[in-house]
Amino acid sequence: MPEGHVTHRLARTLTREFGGRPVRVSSPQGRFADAAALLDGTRFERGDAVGKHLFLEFEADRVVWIHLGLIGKLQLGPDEPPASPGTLRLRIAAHGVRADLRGPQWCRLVTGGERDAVAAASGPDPLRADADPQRAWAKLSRSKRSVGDLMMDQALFAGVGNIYRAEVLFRHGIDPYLPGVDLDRATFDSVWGDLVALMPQAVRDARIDTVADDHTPDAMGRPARVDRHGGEVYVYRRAGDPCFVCGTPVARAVLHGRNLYWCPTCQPAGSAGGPR
DNA sequence: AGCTCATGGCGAG
DNA sequence: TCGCCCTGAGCTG
Repeated sequence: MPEGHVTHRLARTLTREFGGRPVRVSSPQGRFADAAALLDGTRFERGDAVGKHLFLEFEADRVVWIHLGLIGKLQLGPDEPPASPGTLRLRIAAHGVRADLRGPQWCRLVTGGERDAVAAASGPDPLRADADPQRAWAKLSRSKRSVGDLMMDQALFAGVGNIYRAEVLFRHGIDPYLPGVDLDRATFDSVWGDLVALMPQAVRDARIDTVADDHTPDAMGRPARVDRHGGEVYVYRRAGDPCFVCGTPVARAVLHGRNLYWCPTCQPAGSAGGPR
């Protein structure tokens, strides 16, 4: 479910709905029951996000540390009895609104200090004003690993996932298999800047749109693809379909167990792209 | 009804 | 590099 825009959007929404209020906290599934009992009736302070980590901050230095993983969801709606309580890990409710957490990779009760440690261990997050891209550059520019691999590394690009990896590399014409060490500083800066521009849009729109206006519909007259997640993309999950720019079938390969998508013509082997 | 896959990450080998 | 965890949507029969 999440790349960083999802966690940041959730943090913002939870703060708006529950910030400063006492909330009901429960774990109908039972797997977070002890912590829920401790938090029930206490004041929710705010939500916060660092990369794909989501923090729910309560009074008394209590923080719920959530990572949604691949399939986790946190959904808001009217406060009604849950449809499937057996999978409802955590529910927070107040003034007729509820937030339901299902299928998270983890959901743990920690202290503010532990939250700070998680944040400190995270790489720079393009969605945070305090992000220092130099930390990512320092690692990437000395790495023989491919940029396609490096872009998924949360110690370099916190919050970036499989969609942004595919789309931003495409937008820059970069070969996903190019070693990080072969990417020049100006192109790295452009990649980072692209994330800083694109990700807040996704927080706002709740979808990842990466296709430039002059490509919608594409140069071949076909409508741009709206991915199942709702966003308009160039190559993500488009294997075999024609590239919007050049018509070459989009390629797919499995890299470290994840699907990688790219255009072999727009991102030819060895291409280090260039600043846009 | 069953199977596969998914915007992720961990730990065993 | 693989298997595994969590859940649900989207296929296939």
